[in-house]
Amino acid sequence: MPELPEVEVVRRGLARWVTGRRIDDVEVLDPRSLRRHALGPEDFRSNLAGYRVTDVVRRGKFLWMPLGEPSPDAEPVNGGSPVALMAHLGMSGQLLIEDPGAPDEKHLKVRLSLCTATDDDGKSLPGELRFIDQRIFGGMFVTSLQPTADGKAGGRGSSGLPLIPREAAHIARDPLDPAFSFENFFARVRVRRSGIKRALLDQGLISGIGNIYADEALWAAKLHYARATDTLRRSEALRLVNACRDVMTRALDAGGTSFDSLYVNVNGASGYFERSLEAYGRTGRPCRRCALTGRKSLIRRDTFMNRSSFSCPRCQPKPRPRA
DNA sequence: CATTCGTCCTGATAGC
DNA sequence: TGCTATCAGGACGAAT
Repeated sequence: MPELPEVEVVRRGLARWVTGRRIDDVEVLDPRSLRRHALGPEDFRSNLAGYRVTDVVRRGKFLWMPLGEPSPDAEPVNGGSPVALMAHLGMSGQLLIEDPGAPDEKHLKVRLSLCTATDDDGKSLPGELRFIDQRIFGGMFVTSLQPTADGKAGGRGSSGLPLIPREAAHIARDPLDPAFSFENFFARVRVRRSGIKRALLDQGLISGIGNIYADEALWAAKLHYARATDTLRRSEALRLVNACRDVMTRALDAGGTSFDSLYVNVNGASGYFERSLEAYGRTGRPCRRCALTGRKSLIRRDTFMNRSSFSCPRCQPKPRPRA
């Protein structure tokens, strides 16, 4: 389940292996992965073939690769209306860099053939970028980038504003982004009438957090998932945001969280943060924090928002029903 | 208007 | 053995 750390691991891999390379050919094996590309697979192909990947940018869980003219030194395409290849991994999406000879994966959806290239040691780089997706919640599409008034990061337009695909313009900054504003987040949380986990999962409020890291951050901050947003104290919100930062930073350092082969980096390797999870998936096992003080409580699993929520009954007590 | 819910998907696994 | 039910969940449009 790719969340911020997993998507960022993929972004870094792509930046290393794909930046500067030209897309020579595009093969769409399953058009369902192009659902968000309204004009269809052939249009998708013609928008990519011949263009060069100039960068790899992330906003929340969205990734995009701005495209430049075939020549690396040429002016930007479309004179100020640049185009990008967007990707979202959804539940089970993978972006893999592979040799063309590697056997097709069972759920291979899109194959991008890249121009030949060599690394610093003169060794040739793998020639394909593949999009694989078992559950098809993810996808790819080509879109234009537009200047969006929202801090920094990402490519810059002539206006000095960051260039963001329209489809990601509503996505908030993530808590690891230098442009993330805690004051803005706290102000928006306080006026909501909802539960704190709902707020954490709302990508328009704070991005990059999914079910796993939401539960981990709530556990670390000792907050119950249903805690009313309009009663949240400033200190609690700060504790929570810092917990998000801490858990996602550690997960990033570990290469992400993998439960199986569904999440892998661009080279197919799994991360190993799963062993560090304190709440997610630990139903019936002891809360390690309580155990440290000699108390015993077992992680519970509740159904909430049509998904699982894991928490400690002792250090994350259920809040009183709102007045 | 803000908030919540249903839907899209496939495969692993449990239970009978 | 082979069937069905359940679970996993990000994002978005629909419903409340």
